Amino acid sequence: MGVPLRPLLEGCRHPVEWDALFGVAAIDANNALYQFLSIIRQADGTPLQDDRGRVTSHLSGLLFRTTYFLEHGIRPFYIFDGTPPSLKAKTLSKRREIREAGKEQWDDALSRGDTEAAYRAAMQSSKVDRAIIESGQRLLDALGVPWMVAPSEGEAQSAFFVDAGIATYSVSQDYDSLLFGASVLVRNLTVSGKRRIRGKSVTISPERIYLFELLETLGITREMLVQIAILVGTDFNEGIYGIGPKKAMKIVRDGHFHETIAEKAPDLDPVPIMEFFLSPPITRDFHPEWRSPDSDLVVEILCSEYGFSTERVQPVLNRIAGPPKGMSGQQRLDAWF
DNA sequence: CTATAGAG
DNA sequence: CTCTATAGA
Repeated sequence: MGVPLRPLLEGCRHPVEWDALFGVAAIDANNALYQFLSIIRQADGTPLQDDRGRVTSHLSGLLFRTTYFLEHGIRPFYIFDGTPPSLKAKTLSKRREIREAGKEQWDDALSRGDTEAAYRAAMQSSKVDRAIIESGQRLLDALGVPWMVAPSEGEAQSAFFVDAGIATYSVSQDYDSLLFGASVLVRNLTVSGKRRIRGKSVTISPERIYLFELLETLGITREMLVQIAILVGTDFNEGIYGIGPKKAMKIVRDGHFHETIAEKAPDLDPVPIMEFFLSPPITRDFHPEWRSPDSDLVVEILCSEYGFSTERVQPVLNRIAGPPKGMSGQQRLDAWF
């Protein structure tokens, strides 16, 4: 979900080429898995799955995108969500309701023969569950790509990595990492540059957002940005009815944040939310390390275990694996390991 | 989402 | 080469 701040980002979303994104990418793992899971489906909404019915959509997505990162000189580093703060309980139960409604609508649409509605409902029914997460982590291990589980929100941990210089930028479709203080956020980091929106294929390109520029453009501080977010709604509180990004910005600039909350949402205590964004739980003692991919293990997992075809997996591995030992010549990705 | 084939 | 359709598991 994330925070609806898009309208405030005009002029601060800079198109960026893949080749300009060298460095370490701190990737919001749950966000990435969710995207794969919701989008990689057949026309009727059925996800990719092996012969035992285990979902594999996310493994396909992870494999190809991670490979693409590596090929472009980007070192991917996946950050998973840890224990959600209790502030997030309402959002989580709301998401659960949406998923359950999605499941029912999916069945309905299928029985009506409406495949487009079925696909949309299936997307809504997506859940990044334990099995999805653990299989994804296992694939990353085999690919030699580091990952870690944040103490709390992954985007908060990503923001720390960026600001500590451990990562070059944060990767997510959501804007939350900006609120957590990430100085650089990259969105739309997909391989194809296309996305299906309401059935139509739309071209999208990677965009980079600098927090300092955003704040400077809006003439506000990060604290004020968080105040704006609280007014329009975050994962930790509902937005105030009738207040969108634009009104929120005026309120905050005029110094009427607390007064507005007292007046329009007296039950909302913004202090713990503010504190959570400004100094979230993070760990400082994790340092990512990259290894060469273990091609045999990747094939073992994807082909033997999940029924992927070797013809699809092997070429991908050949592109990211270093040349066989003893062979001279072109060094490939070894340069980074 | 990504890869691949086929069409333009 | 770019675009569109479709399979993948």
